[in-house]
Amino acid sequence: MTLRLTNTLTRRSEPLVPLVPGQVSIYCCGVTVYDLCHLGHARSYIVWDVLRRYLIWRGLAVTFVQNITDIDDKILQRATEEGSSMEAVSERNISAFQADMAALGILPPDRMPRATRCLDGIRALIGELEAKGAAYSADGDVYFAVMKAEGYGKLSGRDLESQQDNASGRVSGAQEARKHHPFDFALWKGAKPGEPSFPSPWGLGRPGWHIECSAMVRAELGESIDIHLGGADLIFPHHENEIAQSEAATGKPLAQLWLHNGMVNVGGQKMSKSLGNFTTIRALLASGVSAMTLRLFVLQAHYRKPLDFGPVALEAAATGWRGLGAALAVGGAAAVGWEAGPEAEPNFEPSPELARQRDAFVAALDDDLNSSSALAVLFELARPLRSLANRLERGELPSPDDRRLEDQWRLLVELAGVLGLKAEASATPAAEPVGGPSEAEIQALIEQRRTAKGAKDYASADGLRDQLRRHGIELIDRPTGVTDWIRK
RNA sequence: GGCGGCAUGGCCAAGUGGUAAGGCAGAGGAUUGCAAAUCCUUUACCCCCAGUUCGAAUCUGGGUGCCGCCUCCA
Repeated sequence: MTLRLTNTLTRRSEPLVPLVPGQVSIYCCGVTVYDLCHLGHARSYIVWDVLRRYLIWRGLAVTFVQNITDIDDKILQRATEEGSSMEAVSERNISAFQADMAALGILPPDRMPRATRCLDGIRALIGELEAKGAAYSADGDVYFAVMKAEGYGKLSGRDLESQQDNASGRVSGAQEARKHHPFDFALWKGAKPGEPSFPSPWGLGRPGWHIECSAMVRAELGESIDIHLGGADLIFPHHENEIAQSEAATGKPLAQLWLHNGMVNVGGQKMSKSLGNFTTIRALLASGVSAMTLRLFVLQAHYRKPLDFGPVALEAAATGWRGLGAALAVGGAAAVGWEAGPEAEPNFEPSPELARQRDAFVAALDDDLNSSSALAVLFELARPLRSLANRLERGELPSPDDRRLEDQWRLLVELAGVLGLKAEASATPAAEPVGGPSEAEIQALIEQRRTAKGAKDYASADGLRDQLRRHGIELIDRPTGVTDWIRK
């Protein structure tokens, strides 16, 4: 079996056959750092994180490059609004981006080039395109000539002829008027007064959006790479233009496989900054949703399909994760004290049944990264382990039969790790609201209730429990006689 | 208008020709003084119509509905 992925370029599922056997070069379109990242970004990067982890797990040497666009109109606009500089806005959001990705358990890219630090490559590429007649300059701007590009539109299925009528309606303004064709796009934008700018053979200015990716791919990974990643909203025009630029310059295919993730929707509509219906990653995490819950939420759907975000779906994921997390954590319980081997090198020979589950997991991911099916395997592996976790919680000791679950647990930990799912160190109850009863008060009430229960005065006991419940405190009577509590 | 995608149980979601994974919710059971939590069991003929086939959720044609892209966007 080999991994097959749906290639946007051909609209078909194709096997991954690395250009260099054993190695996979991946370029992932990153963020424009004008603001905080939201769940749309989270989904995209979680999904690609799983792709990367899976390839590594399968023994491939992956080089993962993800860019940062740190020069762009929106960053400039933000800087103007807040009276700071483009650098200040960029730096702040890059830090936030990295912190958010780390909080989500996403592996950092091997290299993370920034547009402002790749200007030599960008200028060189524009120069080549101009020399080849693929680009033209006009009043300090440089544009790419789409009519001269072989196969323009092949990624997005667009045909220049049939688009023209529609597009012509948009030609307006000075910049549009300079273009030879409405679909021509800027490689270099001449600086307007007061804007940050960089020197170039065409005068002071800054790079267009698309050109940085073409330049970075070439600088970091070479003229042709294995996989190019991004959100489905980047197919046109961004990736279409990247292909046009790179292939006009090199004459070689930019990437073998183009993968695009579906959008996160809210109430059936795409989550986006412009619609204002977004939730930032940090706001969600701060609200008490764990990174693992979010990951489970994302991976329960296939990566190419739209994913509807809402409180109900999120709650379902949280409940699901509670079970899976409990199974993952059971091996570390003092009573069993199992140890997981290193994620990347399984150190055990699975039984035929476990081997079957493992194969099912692999087959699922091999089939265009079907994480939903892969999760089904995880839940099945987890079931007896959850049962064990529950028995341990009730104070039972593991039976000799439970020893047989050790391998199952190891397999679960290993496979869950491929999806980036890991037991959390501890379920930290969020530091809590002011105004509620203090811990000592709670303990005192629990003690009162214990006494009432001892006297079989259940009316009083239940009254005390209800009283605490009104403060969001849930009591849990353990079989051992101890009463624990949690804030809900 | 052009291009692309999607429609599966109460909700989410796999499944691309051989008789419907998994999660959440619900129901029944175990446990509990009662709860909570937990564990076990259990719940579908797959948007509509026509066709191909021994056989279709899965293929073909038509219809209906929804979404994305065509401007910055993960």
